[in-house]
Amino acid sequence: MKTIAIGELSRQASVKVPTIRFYEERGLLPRASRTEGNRRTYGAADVRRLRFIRHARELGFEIEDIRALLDLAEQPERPCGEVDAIARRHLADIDDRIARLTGLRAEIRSMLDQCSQGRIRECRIVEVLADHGECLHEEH
Amino acid sequence: MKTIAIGELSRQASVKVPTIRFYEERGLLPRASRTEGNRRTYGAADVRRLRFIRHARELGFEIEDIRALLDLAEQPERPCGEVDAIARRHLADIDDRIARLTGLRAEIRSMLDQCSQGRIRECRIVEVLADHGECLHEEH
DNA sequence: GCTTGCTCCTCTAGTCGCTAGAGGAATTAG
DNA sequence: CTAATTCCTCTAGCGACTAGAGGAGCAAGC
Repeated sequence: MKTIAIGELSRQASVKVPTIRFYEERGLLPRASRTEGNRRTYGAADVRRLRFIRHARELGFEIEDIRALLDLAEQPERPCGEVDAIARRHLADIDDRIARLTGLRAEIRSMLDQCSQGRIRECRIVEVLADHGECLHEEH
Repeated sequence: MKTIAIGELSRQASVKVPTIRFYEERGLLPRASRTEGNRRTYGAADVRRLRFIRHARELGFEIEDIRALLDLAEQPERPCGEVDAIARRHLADIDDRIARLTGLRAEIRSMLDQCSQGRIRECRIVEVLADHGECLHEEH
């Protein structure tokens, strides 16, 4: 069984060394076995698992979700409804965030469009910030 | 001069009490004067300033930007170019975030669309997460 | 005057997902 | 054998709060 050190795992999975230790501490990676000199050793399964984690993080899944996805991935006979549900929740979350940001975008654009590059005294941006009533959004 | 307590300021500006203290500590609000019993007292100007801060936060400006905007708002004769620049930077930031989220959204949607509700063994979601090569995005 | 209950005070720690740095030990290359 | 590199643990920091402990001040009702 060939084993690799944490730096090599870091390179193979494109995850920084301290992040790997952080994932171990958070229980996403099993506690690594150690050499005599107390250094962590890893194998091919760890590379796969860490790549899975990294990819899920890139897609914006949070650590709790990833923990659940990893657990599920280890039970290949179970129906994938739970996996689906996690992804669906995440999609809904992303949609929410896009919607909120799109609203903000419209506000900021509108402020900028109204600003006529004069003095701060008559700057619409400052006025809108100062007086909520002047503003487009109503969500409070 | 009528003064109000922190709880009343909290209600009038819709900002929670600990958050007001936090803003004071971060220098967005001046250090409040105190009663004999060491309680903070506020006036109308504080209500206006805090509402400005809250509104800017709702629009997603970060505290450093708000600090700058508050400074600028106090110099009404200056040209509003700097105000504009801050808002413009913020707009660009929001656009970035929307773009990234839109990319993620497409990924997640595509995974979900490919999942045929079978077992985890053949779940496309798990497969895509496990193998980066299967994935749409290329940004790494 | 006294108690009850609310508001306020300070201080610390927790959230999320890392990242950075200190200070030291182990390994590897030359 | 030494120098460079990699690794170890531990602590603290980011942003913008939020939550809670433990205690003091204050207004209203009896």
